[in-house]
Amino acid sequence: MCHTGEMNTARTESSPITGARARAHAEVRREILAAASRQLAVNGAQALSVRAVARELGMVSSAVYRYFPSRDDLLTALIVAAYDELGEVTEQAVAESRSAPPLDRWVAAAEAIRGWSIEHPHDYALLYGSPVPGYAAPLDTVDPGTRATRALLSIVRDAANGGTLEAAANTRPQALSPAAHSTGEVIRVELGVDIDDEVIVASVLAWTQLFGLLSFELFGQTKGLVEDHPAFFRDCATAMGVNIGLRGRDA
Amino acid sequence: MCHTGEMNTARTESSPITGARARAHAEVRREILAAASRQLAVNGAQALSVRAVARELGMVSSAVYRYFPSRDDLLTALIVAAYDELGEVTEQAVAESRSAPPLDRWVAAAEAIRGWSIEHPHDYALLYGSPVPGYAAPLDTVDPGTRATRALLSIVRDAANGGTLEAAANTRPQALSPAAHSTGEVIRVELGVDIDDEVIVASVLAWTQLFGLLSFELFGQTKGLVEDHPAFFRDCATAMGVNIGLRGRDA
DNA sequence: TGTACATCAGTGAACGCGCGTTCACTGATGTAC
DNA sequence: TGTACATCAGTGAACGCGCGTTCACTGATGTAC
Repeated sequence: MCHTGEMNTARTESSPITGARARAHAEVRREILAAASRQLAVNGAQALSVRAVARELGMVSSAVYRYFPSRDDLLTALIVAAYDELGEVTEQAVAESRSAPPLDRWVAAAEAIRGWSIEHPHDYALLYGSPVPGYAAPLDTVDPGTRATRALLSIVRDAANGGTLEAAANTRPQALSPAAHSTGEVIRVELGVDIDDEVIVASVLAWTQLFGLLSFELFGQTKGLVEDHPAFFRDCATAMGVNIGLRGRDA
Repeated sequence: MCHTGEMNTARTESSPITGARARAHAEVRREILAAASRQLAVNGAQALSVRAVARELGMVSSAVYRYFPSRDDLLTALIVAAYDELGEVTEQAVAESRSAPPLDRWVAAAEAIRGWSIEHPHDYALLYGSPVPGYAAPLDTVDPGTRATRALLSIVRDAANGGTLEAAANTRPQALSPAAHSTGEVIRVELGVDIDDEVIVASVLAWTQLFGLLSFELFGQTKGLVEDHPAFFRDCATAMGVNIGLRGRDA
């Protein structure tokens, strides 16, 4: 921030204003990530290879180690980037639909998530597919991992605050086990939203349903059933929202 | 079946009664499959290695080729075996609960599926996780792949036939798009069940929900939320059944 | 403005490893007469 | 029952491949005086 002085701070980043070298470094880093992401599409996360990435960029494999200390760090960076992209897209859909009825907002957010997932199926697999054996996601990935979920839940919270939330039809209080209530508590604390247990359980159900549907579609379990049927997806998303108790325009 | 004669049939299997060699062959085949399945648990499907399997059995890697013509065939056999196990378990739960109310049957089947999945997480990942890059599941896997789904749907069909199926609350006919109706038709034809579009859509929703929930639990998306909470799973399974319109004991 | 020095991106060879698959082979085990 | 032959399970070496990571190095680019 300051041109002169400051002898005792930030010795590690002694660059001029924003450091030409640092900028170049950041750009190559981005290029490596982009190439790695393209690799994912072809070979899957498990087969992500430092050498292949380097080859695609016309570098020598050892050069990549200037940017990522190991293959696993590269993988982590990819995961964080993907979570952030998905979170971004979801938050945007939620924000843009601010003035719409809750049910429409839910459907819009669900469609945004589906849109991103279909555009980036390999990234989706990285986030929501089977875990990569031998790789343990570090803690850095936890926070970005909740962005999309937070955004979805904020729709429910807004509806509850606005008084436009019906009682969830299928999860009546007396039907819930103590475990469900403690789950509700966990979510209230971790995601910082203040909603009833019943609504939380209904939301969790809708959430799993949404990603279950997407996994089936993207991993090919529903050959010809859901693919290229955005209208059918819309029906499903609507039903999920109704289950939570979200109201549409007509209600 | 016959000790003598039959010159013109089954020349390819000219063995004595049931062929001592053939029996030995089948047993080693099973041992290879079992070892491969154990490998899955450790390394994942992508890393399934003919050499590692052979090593575990104290064979030389080339010997495995007497039993499976290639790595991919070994993988296919594993997939088929897993689908069959899961189908078996599900069908059994459905059969055993024959006289119970439909909602209880649904919950029992869901719990059976969860039980198997938790016992065999690697097999579950093989079936419902991200696809193995570079491997295309051959047609042999399609039929075993529908066993569990068929069994679940048969509960709904039984309920419909027995008149104990309420109208699905959240998917009213006028709310469905034409795509949903054509999806209904596909399922009616492919799975050979005769149920209304609305109920089919609700069933598809419940089905995706079930596997979505399991994927989250098994792939670690819901750390601490669902794991070791069979009661919470039961709540979820019940809600799914209610959504389809299945009635319980009290209704 | 000019020079001496430090930083760091990228090179190329090497390490030790595991992989799928092929092939000519050795013996044991069943089969036919 | 005994012998000649065919079948086939399993061996061991080899093929060509790709991998992650390390290391000593060469230059280019910025930095400090």
